[in-house]
Amino acid sequence: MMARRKAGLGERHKKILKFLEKFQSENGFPPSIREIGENTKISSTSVVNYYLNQLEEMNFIERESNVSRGIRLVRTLEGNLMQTAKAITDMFTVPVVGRIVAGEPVPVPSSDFNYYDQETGIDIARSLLPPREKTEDLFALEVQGDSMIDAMVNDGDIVIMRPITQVENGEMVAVWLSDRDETTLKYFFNENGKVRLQPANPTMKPIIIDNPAQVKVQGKVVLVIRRMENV
Amino acid sequence: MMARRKAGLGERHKKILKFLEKFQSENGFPPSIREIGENTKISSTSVVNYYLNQLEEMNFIERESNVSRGIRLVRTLEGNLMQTAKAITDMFTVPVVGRIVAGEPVPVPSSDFNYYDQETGIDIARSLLPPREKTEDLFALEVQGDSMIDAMVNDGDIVIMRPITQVENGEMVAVWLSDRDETTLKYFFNENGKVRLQPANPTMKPIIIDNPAQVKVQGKVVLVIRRMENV
DNA sequence: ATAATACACGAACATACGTTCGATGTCAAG
DNA sequence: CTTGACATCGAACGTATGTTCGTGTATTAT
Repeated sequence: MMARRKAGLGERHKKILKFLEKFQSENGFPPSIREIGENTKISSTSVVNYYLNQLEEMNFIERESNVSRGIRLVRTLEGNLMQTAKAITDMFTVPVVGRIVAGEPVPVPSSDFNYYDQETGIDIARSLLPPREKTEDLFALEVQGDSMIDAMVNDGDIVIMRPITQVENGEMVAVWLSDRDETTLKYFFNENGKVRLQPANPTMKPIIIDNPAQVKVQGKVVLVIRRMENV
Repeated sequence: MMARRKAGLGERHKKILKFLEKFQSENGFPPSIREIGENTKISSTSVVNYYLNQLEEMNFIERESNVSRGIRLVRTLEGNLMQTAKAITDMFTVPVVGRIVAGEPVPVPSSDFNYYDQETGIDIARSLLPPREKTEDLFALEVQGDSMIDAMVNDGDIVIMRPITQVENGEMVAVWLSDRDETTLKYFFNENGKVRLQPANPTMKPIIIDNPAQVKVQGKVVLVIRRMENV
C-alpha cells in the first residue's frame, strides 16, 4: 500500500481552510460545498467533498452528514484550536467611553446611553468574567497618566467597569473624592461609618475618609487589561 | 389601523432567539427553519419565517435570502451586540501552563509542547493583540505572590507570554536572575554591554546588571489580565 | 507490465431547505 | 356587526445543497 499524500496539508487543503475561516468570519455561517468550490477554483462538488473529508480526518473541521452548511471549524490554518462553538455567546464588545484620569470624575454612561452605536469597543471573552456577571452595562475606560499606580493600574491600561448603586466591602471601585478633586481606584470598605480606601499595592497605606459624603462611588472595576507595548 | 404587537419581543421571539444562540453555540452553524420550528413548538415553516422576518426588522438577526441556514445573529437576547462575524478568527485560547513565582524560573513550554491537549486555557479576543502578533506559541501563567508589584502585576493576575530567542530593547520580559535566584518582570534594555531592567512602576528604580550572563530572558509579556475579585 | 492509490472531474440524484399562498382564528376599534 | 391587523397553520413549490457514481490520469511499488 502506498500513501503518497503528504503528511499534512496540500495547497488545496490550505485554500479551503482559509476560505472557510474567511467566509464564516464575514458571514456568521459556513459556506456551502458549491461556494467553497467557486472560491477555490474547484469545479466539482465531489472534489470539494473529497478534500473536506480529509480535513475532517485531520481534525481541522467537523461535518454533519446531509446537513446544509454542516461544517464546523475546529482548527484554523494557523493551528489555533478555535472554539467555534463558544464564540457566539462567549465574546462580546464593551464600549470604550473615555479615559480615566486623576483630576476628573469617571465618565459613567448615563442610563440612556446607546451601547450599540459606539464606534470603539474592546472585545472580551465572556469566560474572563464570572458566569453570573451581567455584561450589558459594562463600559471601558482607558487609563491616562501614572496616578493609578497604587491600584496597580498603568497608563494605557483598559479598565472594564460597571455602574453600581450599592457598593459592597472589598469591591474594587472608582471613587471621586470631592475634597481632593480626584478620582482613584481602590478597594472599598465601610467601617463604622468611615470609609477605608485600600490600594491594590499591598505596600501602600489606605486612605481613611471620616466623612463618607465626600466619597462618590462611580463604578466597580471588574477587569483590567494591559496590552504590552514597547517603551 | 391598530398595532397590537408589543414594542419589543413576544414569547415566541424570545424562544427563537434563545434557540438560535444555543444552536449556533453548540454546532458552529445556524439552525434551519425546520430545526427552529421543531425546537420552539412551531409546527409551520411559514410561522418561523414570519417571526424571523420580525427579528430581522428589530435588528436581532440578519438574513440572506434563499440561502440555507442564512441567519446571522447580530444581537443576543441579553442585548449584547454580538460580533458573530468576528468570532471565528478573533477569539482563541491560550493554555495556562503554570504559575509565575519569584523564586522559580518561568515554566516555558518546550518546543514539543502540545498546545491542543491543555485542559485549562484562557480565552482571548484576537483584537487585544497587534495584528502581526502570532498567536500559536502563546502561553499563560498565573501570578502567585506579591513579588511582581514593581511590574504593576498583582497576585492572581494572568500574564500572557511568548517564548523569544532575541529580546529587543523596551520589551517587557520575564527574566531569571541566576545570582538572585529570582524571576522578575521588567522592561529590558541592553546598554553598552550592561543590562538595565526597568520596573513598570515609574516610581521605582531599575536594576543594573553588569554581567548579562546572569540574566536569562525566558519570555516576552504581551498581555496582562486582572480579573477583579473581592478581597 | 500490473496493481494500488491519490487526485481530479462531470453528471445525476435525492433530500434539505426557504419562500409563497391561501385559509382560519382572535382581538380591538369604529 | 364590520373591518383591519396580527397571529397561526398546512401545503405546495422551486431551489439550494450534499452525496454518490463512473471515469480518467499520474505516480509508485511490486
